[in-house]
Parts: sequence; structure tokens; C-alpha cells
Amino acid sequence: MDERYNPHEIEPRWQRRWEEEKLFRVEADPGRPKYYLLEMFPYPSGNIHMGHVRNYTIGDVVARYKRMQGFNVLHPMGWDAFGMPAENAAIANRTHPARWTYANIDTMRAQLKRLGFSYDWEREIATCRPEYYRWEQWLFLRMLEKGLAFRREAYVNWCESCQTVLANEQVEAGQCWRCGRAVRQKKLWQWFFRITHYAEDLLEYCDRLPGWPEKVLTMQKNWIGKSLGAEIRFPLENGGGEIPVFTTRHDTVCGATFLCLAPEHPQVLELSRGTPQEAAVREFVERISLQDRSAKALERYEKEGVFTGAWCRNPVNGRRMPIYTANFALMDYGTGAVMSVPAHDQRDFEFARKYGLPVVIVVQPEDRPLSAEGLEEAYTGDGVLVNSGPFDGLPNRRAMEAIADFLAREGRGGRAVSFRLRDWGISRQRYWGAPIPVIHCPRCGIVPVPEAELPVVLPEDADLLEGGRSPLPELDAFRRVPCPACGAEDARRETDTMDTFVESSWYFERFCSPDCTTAMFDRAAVDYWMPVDQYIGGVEHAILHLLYSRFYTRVLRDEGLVAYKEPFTRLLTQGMVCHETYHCPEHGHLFPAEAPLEGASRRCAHCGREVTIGRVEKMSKSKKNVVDPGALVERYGADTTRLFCLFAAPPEKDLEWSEQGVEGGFRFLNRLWRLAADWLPHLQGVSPYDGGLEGLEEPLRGLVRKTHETIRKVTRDIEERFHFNTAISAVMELVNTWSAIEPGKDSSPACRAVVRLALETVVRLLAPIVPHITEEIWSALGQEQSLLLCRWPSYREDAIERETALVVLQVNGKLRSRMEVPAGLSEEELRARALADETVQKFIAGKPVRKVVVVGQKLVNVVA
RNA sequence: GCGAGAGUGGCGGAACUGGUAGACGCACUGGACUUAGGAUCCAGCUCUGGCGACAGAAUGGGAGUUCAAAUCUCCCCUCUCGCACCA
Repeated sequence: MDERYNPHEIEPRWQRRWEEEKLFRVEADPGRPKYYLLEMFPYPSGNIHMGHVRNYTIGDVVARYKRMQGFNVLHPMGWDAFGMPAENAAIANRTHPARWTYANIDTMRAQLKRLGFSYDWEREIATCRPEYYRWEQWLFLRMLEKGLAFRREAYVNWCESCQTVLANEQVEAGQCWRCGRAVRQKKLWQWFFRITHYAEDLLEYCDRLPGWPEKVLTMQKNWIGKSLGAEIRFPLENGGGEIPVFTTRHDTVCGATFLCLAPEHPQVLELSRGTPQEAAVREFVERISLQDRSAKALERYEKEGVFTGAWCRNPVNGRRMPIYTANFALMDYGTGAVMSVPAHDQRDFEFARKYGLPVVIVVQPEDRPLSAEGLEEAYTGDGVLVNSGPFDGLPNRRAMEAIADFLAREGRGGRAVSFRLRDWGISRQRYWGAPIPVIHCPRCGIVPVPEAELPVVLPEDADLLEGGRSPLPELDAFRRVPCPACGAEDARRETDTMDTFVESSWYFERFCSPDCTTAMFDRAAVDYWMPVDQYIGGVEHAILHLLYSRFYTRVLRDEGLVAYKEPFTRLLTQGMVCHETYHCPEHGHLFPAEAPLEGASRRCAHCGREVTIGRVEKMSKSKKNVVDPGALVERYGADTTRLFCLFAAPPEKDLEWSEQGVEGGFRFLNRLWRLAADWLPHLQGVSPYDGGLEGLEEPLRGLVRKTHETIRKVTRDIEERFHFNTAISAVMELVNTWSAIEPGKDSSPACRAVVRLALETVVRLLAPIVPHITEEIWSALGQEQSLLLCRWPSYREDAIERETALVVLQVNGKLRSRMEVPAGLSEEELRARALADETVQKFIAGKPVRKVVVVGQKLVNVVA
């Protein structure tokens, strides 16, 4: 072994060997227990960033660890390759999205390989390839047949700069999740997946996913947003018809004094027609629909509305109620109409006060009686019904039941459930996506592309148009097709493409049989590998990707294609990678390298001015607080990079990047290397010590014990909670203990055997974390087989037992002394020894001992 | 506003079911080796008082339960994340 630790020489060498010997390749093997470890596949944006490195390092450690535990581990990698950045880049660089994407994939694959991740590269997939998306199109047709895919005209979230529609899940605080531009409402014909069909099931199963973080499940539950309530239909005063309303407070129905319809509600314009209000309503509706979402969010407390000119009757007490249209009523939720009870709902209250509408109290709290005139805010608590005719005197909770029954009897409504979850809009007016396989025929309507004609290949010779518009609608070669049903020449192919979240909703199944040409996947392979045992990725996908995948899996199941309902048994959401931000008064945000440390402060490398050190924030290009993994690997190697990612914080927490911390990791590996090199000449041909503690003297005895204790600790830390940081520190402790023994000083066979055991253990425990340096030391020890094929070490109980115990002595709960006693003393014995202790005596100072608490072999507390 | 989570040395972070607070690492200080070292090795390192043994205080703040609280309960403060007119 070389004297110097040189990662740049050893790392590529081992990577080559792993690849040549195909050590990462796996096959389904029903005779062996499987473990499917998956990390969220990346969008091929051009370069691997620190977030990827962290995510994939965590995954790689688990994959390698499980492999050493004897599992048949599936650990694949691929590319979420469709999407808008490719189009933007294509325009900016005058290239084609496909060329840009494939070039990025090549770069990023090389970067991943350089980090030594144990992927089975023969299973690599890119979702933009027709062999992949043809099966997505195939399933789309099945969904179409079943009504799970459908088309309707709807108000959709429209992003002007992306020139496309966004799903509700893709709108964050009124802004586009991708570019940040304010989203506005636009009415368009769109394709949807009926995810609401599974709302109840998706919600229910949230409680059957014990391996998922509580936080993610809570987010999903809130997103699905089930509420129990009632539907109440309000008959219109003039002529027929009624307006259905969803409410969770049907107990307050007698306090409803007016109705509010969403401005987009189909009946709004109809109701106002011919009334003096017609013009005012039209103007209001127009104004509100032009408002974008963020403007609406900002004006959240500015309630406004207009009387439509129409009236309805309260179906319970017959009260005559004006119908308004109001900006706070959402077409998206419930029925798009609200019964307004100003006394018991804050929004309705504000609205009523603004427009001078009546307030009627129907729920009286027991402690303080309310009056309609004196009311300063809505009362939303419980109480007893008043002003409610036959329901007066009922506690409001019970009144809910009674009123629901009443409504059902009268044919005016009844119990109802409402979900917040909307159907998933999957149409994108984009080019770089999977084509939706249907044809519009003027005679036959929507005609599915015949299965034999799949895939509908995205034409790769198209050039993008100015503003990023999709070329597909103008590409006759693509768009003009004869109708498959009637042969009409003037049929037109659908030019919308699918949301890229569709591709990522089933890629984990495709990994099981990536080359399958006859179906989405090979059933036997999926039966063996799926579901994913451990999924790892960022929390940012807590709703979008994870909910869509759960939905898609249900579709596959109902199609009889898979046997399970949930795709991911365990989920780990890793924290973000953060870094300090640097800001120069003249040059703005600076990269870490542009703000070198000078003593305690930092100066701008361009102008020498002092740099303000900002808060620690998520690494982002715009703030320039990024560290390039490539540069890091070049400087320290892959092992150091991996080590620091794992050591700096437990995986679920945010990681604060620190140059000095990386340096520390590098130092540890150097130290391990040197120690190994120093000992190696003494360990040739020596077998590792395999006994218990008998017959060993200190310090060897201590080292053997520490070795076995470390195996136990590291195994638990990885197995139970993926706490690699504490696992690594345990190994560091073992190395510290070992390094106290000087090489060559004690040449006894026992010493050599014990040290060999310690070294081999360190190497095996660190193998999943820093695979290259450990392989190198392992082979220098004379081992011919790769560490990858080596089993995870196990510990001996009889090497961990201690013959003495350290017992802590407290007086009145305060630590006063300690004593070393032979292991296995009785409580009586411990109590006696504790009371006899000099320091304890001093602190009880003659006071009577009231109580003595003995805790195991660890602690005695004397209460005096 | 609603929901979830988190506050521990100069810093990142340890502390299993309440039982030695600060493992491990970084930074810092002193020393050794050295032409030199930002290399390596040894020692120290929560705060206050004391030469010292030692004593006192301390896990965001305040109360409480307990022989014993970073850990459990209640109130308050701060921060992060998610949802955001959801009827």
C-alpha cells in the first residue's frame, strides 16, 4: 500500500473494477430475499448538484449495507427526461431539446459514476424515449376507456411565461412552481385524470403507511382535505331551479341570510339577466376573472361582491334570501356556492357588515349570550340552537344530525362529503413531453389511437417557436391524420402533451424490467421486486409526485397489472443542503470561492470590500451559495464527499455545508490510511482474533470489547434509523482506541490478531460509506474478493459483557460521586456500597436517609 | 389565521424506553516534532468563582409532575416548513 492516501488514483481504479466485474448487476431471484432501494431520479438539468449527492449517497449506503446483509438489492437509476427546461435551453442555445437532454444525461451519468454509486446501470431508463412513453400512452387509453382519463372545459391555472397549464399542486402561493410568475385563470379544454375517484382510498391508506414520515402524511391528508357536512338545495324564488350548497355547518342553516356564488359559477350571469343588476354583475365577474391568483391571495381580506338581482328561499325556515356573487366563493370547492351565516362565520360576517346584510344568531353559547347588534366577530363555537323553529334548544352538534335528516326527508339535501382534492389536469401545451394518444375527428369526436399504432412518437425534427410555444399544433406532418374510426381526412391529432409527473408515476415499476417490449413491465419481475422497500428523496415532492404515484399505482392495480396498492413501503425525506450566503455591496451575491476568509471576516475577491455574511439558506444558483460537487471530488475525492454528507447531520435534517467540516472528513480518511499502512507489515498472514475476552490483557481486551461494541452500535444506527452521523462517530471512536496501540511495539500473535480484527471491522463497517478506500485497504490485507461480496460483521455478546460496572452516585438527585463495582451486584449490595461512599457520607452529613433509589447497575440516588 | 416540527457549548451535532448533559467532529488555545508548516502527534476546551481539590449555574423563558427532566404536562417567546378565503 502506498504511503500516501491518493483518492484520485484508487477511486477510478475501483470503479473500473466494479464495472468490469459487473458487481452492481442484479437479477430477480425468487430464492433470495429482495430489497428495492430507490432514490428519486433526477431531471437531467446539466450537472449533479449537492442535493443529488446527498440524496444518492444516503441511498447508496443503504443499498450497499443491505447487500452486505445478504439481500438481493435492486438499486437503479434513470432520468426524468421530459420537461420545460430542455425547451428553454434549446431556445437559448439554438439546439434541440433532445440533443440537450441526451448530452446532459451523459455528463450527469459520468458524474454519478465518479461518486462510486452502486447502480445497476444496465437498467438505466430515460422517460423521453418512445420505448418508455409508449406504455404510458397505452395506459392512458385504458384509462380513457374506463373514464379515468377525460376531457372537459375548465378554468385552469395558466402560466403566461411557461405558456402552459399547471395543476393545482403546481401552483405555490399563486405562483408557478417552476418560474415564479403569477398564475391566472383561463378557460380551456383540458385532459384530466380522475384522481378524485380514489380520494377516499388515498386518504384512508395514509394511516396504513407506518414507514412514512408523519409530516408527509399530514400534508397529503390536508391536501386531500375531506370534510363531512351536508348539501342543502336552496330553491330559487322566481321560476324553477335551485342552488345546491355544501356546508359543514348545517346546524346554522336558519341563520343563513344570503347566498354567495363564485364569480365563475355557471348560474351567476343567468340569474342576473334582465335585472337591474345585470351590468354590475357582468362587470364584476369580468374583473375578478382577470385577477390572477396572487392578487387574489393578497386581497384575501378584501371581501367584495355584488347582488345578482335574484332571490332564493331558505328550505328550512322559508326566509327570503338575496343571492350575491362574491370573490371569496371558490368555484373549485364544494358546489361553488356558499350559504352565508354571518353570525357564525367570519367571512360571512365581514361581508354582511360591509353590505348591510342581516345577522341572525342561531347558536347561543352557554356562558355569554350573544346579540346580533353587539356582535363584533362571528361566533364559531358550540352552543344551543335559537331562532331555529323546531330545532330550538338542541345542542348544535345534535342539531346537525336532526337538520341533515330533515333535509333528506324534505328532498332538499342531506349528509354530504366534500374533498379539497381536484382532478389532476395533465394537459400541457408544451412540445417536450409525451403526446396524448388521441385523435379529434369532426364526425366521431375523440378517437383513441389504435393500440397497434403506439407509440405516438414525438417528432424530433420540430423546431421550437418564438416565446417557447409548442410547434406541434403547426406541424402538419404530426397533426394531420385520418380518423382511425371513419377514415375522415380532416381529423386532427391531439397536440397537448402529458404532464411530466405522469412519467415519474411509474418509473419504479419500469426499473424492474426496463427492456420489456411487450408491456409496461414484466409481471413476474414486478411481483418479485415491488413495492419499493425504501424510497428516498426531497420533501418538496411530499404532495405532487408521491400522491400522483399512489394514484397511478391504484389505477394499475384496478387494471389488474399489479397486486399491491401502495408503491413505497418506507419513505425517507432528506433535508436540504444549505450554506451561508455572501453579499458584496458592489458585486451582489458571491460564490463561496469569491469571498475568501481573512481572519474572522470575508472579503470580496473582486473589490476587496468586506462581505456581509448572510443567513444559512438552501443552496441555490440565484444566491450563489453553492458548492460544486465536481470541484469537491476533484479536490478530496468521492469518499470524502460522501463521508461529509453523512457525517454533518442525520439525513432527515438540513445539512449545513462547511468547508472545514469536509477538511475534517478528509483528515479522518488520511488518518485511517496511515494507521492501516503502519500496521500492514505486522498483519500479513495473520487471522483476525475471533474469541471473547478471556485471556486477554489490557489494552487488547479493551480494543476487542470496543470493536464488538462498535459493530453493535453501527448496525443499530443504520438499521433502525439511518443515523449515519452517529455510526461514523462510533467508528471514529474505535479508530481512536485502536490508534493508542503502537505498531510493532507488541509483536505477540495476540496483539496482531486483535489489531487485525479491529482493522477489518473498521473497513467492513465503513465499506458502504466510503467504498473506495475500504476496498483498497481490504485488498492490501490480502483479501482477493471485493468487499462488496463480503458479509456485514456481527458481534459477540461475550465480548461486550463487562466485569465491572460504573455506578453513578447521586445525593438528592445531584451527581456527587462514582464507584467502580463488580458486575452483577444485588440492589441491596449497591445500596450499601453507595451509603458507605465517603463523598456520599459527606453530603448527607448525618441527615436521616429517607429513601434510596437504585437504577440497574448504573445509578444510586440517596435522598436525605 | 390553521396545521406540523424544532430551539442543547464559539459551530455542526450526541444523549436508547426520564437516570453521568455536551459522544464524534470543526474552530480555538498551549506544547512536541520541524528550515518552515495551513502536515502530523500530545494536552486543554460549557459558563462563573478558586492556584487547586472543589463548589455553584446551565439544554429558548416561566411554572408543574418526579427520588431524578434536554426528555413528560401546561403557559409564553423565537424560528423553520406546509396550507392559505376549503364554506
